[in-house]
Amino acid sequence: MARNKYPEITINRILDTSMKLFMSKGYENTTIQDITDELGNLSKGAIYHHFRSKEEIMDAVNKRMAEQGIGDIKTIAVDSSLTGIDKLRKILLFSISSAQQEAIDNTVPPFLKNPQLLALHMRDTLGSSSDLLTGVIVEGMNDGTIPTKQPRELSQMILLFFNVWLNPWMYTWTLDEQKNIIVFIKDVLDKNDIPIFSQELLQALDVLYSLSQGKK
Amino acid sequence: MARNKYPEITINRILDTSMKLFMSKGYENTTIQDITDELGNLSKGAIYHHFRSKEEIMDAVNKRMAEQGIGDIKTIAVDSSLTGIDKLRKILLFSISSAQQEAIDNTVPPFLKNPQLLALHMRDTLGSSSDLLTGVIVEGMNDGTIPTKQPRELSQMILLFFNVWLNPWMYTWTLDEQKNIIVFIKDVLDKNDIPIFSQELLQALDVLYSLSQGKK
DNA sequence: AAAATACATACCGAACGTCGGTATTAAAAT
DNA sequence: ATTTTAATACCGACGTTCGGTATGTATTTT
Repeated sequence: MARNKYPEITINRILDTSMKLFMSKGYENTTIQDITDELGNLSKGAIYHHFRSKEEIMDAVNKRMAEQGIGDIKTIAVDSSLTGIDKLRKILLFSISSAQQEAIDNTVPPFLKNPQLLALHMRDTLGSSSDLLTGVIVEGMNDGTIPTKQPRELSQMILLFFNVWLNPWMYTWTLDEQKNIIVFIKDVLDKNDIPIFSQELLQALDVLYSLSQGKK
Repeated sequence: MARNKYPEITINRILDTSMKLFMSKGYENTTIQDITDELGNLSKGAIYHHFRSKEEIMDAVNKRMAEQGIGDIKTIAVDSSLTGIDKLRKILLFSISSAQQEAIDNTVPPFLKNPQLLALHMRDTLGSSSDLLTGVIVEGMNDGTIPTKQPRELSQMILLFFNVWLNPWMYTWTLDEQKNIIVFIKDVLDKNDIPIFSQELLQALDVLYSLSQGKK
C-alpha cells in the first residue's frame, strides 16, 4: 500500500482499531493479526514500525484515554469563576454522566476480561487523577467552601467512590444498587460537611437514570 | 519419575511454586516451563494432567488464597460471644495486621505486574467478602452496636477502604501516608457513628508501625 | 488381570516480534 | 530544475516462544 505522508494518521488509526478490539475482545484475545485485519490495508510490519510491542500499543491506548478524560476535567479545574466546592460538584457531575453515557453506549471496558486496563486505571485513580482533584479541594479549603484537613485523602476517597466503586466495570450494578450506593455516599459526605450532592446534581442523576432506564 | 500415590501433594506443589512465580514475575511472564523448572522433577504433561490450562492454575491459586484469608475471618464471624461492632473491630484488626505482615515479608503481590490477580481480588472484595461482612454488620444492627440503614453499602465501603485503598498493592504507601489514610478513615467512620477504631486497635496499629519501622 | 491414574516425551499451531527488502517523500547537492 | 542522498513508511516471510495436545509408560487400584 502507498505510504502515508502523515504517519500520525496511521498511528491514530492503529490506536483506534486497537482500542475497539481491546474493548470488545480483551487485550489477551486480540492478536496483531486481528488488528491488521480490522485495519484492512496495513501490514504487521507497519504496526511494528510504529510500536515496539503489543504492550506499547496498549499503553498508548490507555494514555490517550486518560488524557482525553482528564482534559475536560482540567478545563473545569482552571475555571476561576467557580468556588472549590462548585468545581468539585461540576467534576463529579461530569464524571457520573460520562460514565453513565459509556454504560448506555456499551463502550464499557470489560475490565474482568481486561485486567491490564483495570490496573492502569487504578493507578491513575490514586495517582494523577487524585493530584488534580487535590488541587481543587485545596482551593475549596482556601475559599472556605470545603472544610477538611486532609485534602489528599479526601480526594482519594472521592475518586475511590466514583471511579472504582460506582463504576460499571467490576460489577455492573443494577439501577437500584447504584442508587443505594449514591444515597450512601451522599450520607457519608454530608456527615463530613462536604455537601457535594447539590439539588442540581441529584436532579441530573434522576434524569440520567430515567434515560438509561428508558433505553433498557 | 515414579508416580505419586497422593496426587494432592503434587497439586499443592504445583500451586505453591506457581503462586511464588506469579507473585515474583507476574502471570504473563511466567511460563509453564518456568513452573516445571522450578518444580524440578515434574513435567509439563504432569501439570496438564492436573490442570486444564494455565488460567485454571491461576484461578486455583487465587481460590486458595481467598479461602485461606476468609477462613480466619469466618471464625471471628461465628463467635457468638462478640457483639457486631466487636466482630467488625476484630476482623479489621486482623486484616490490617496480616496486610502489614505481608508487607514486611515482601510477599506482597505486585498487582501492577499481575493485573489478573488484581481483577480477581477486586471482584472478591465487592462480592463474597462483602457478603460475609454484611452479615456481621446486620448482626450489629440487630444488637444495636452498629447504627446504619445500609449494611451492604457500609460493608462495601469498609472493604474498599481496607482491601483496596489501604492495601500495599497498587501504591506502596509510606508509613506516614498510611497513617494519614487511617486517620482520615477513622474520622469518616466516627462521624457516621461507626466507632470501629477502638483504643486497642489504635494501639495495635502503633505497635505494628513501630515494628515495621524497626525492620526497615 | 484389567482398568484407572500419575506422570513423561514428542509434537503441533498460534501468535509475537524480527529482519531484509521496497516504495515514497524530503532535503541536499549539483 | 534535476539528481542524489537520506530518512522513513511499509511489506511479508521467517524464527522463536509458549500454551496446549497426543501418545506412550509406569504405578496403583480394583
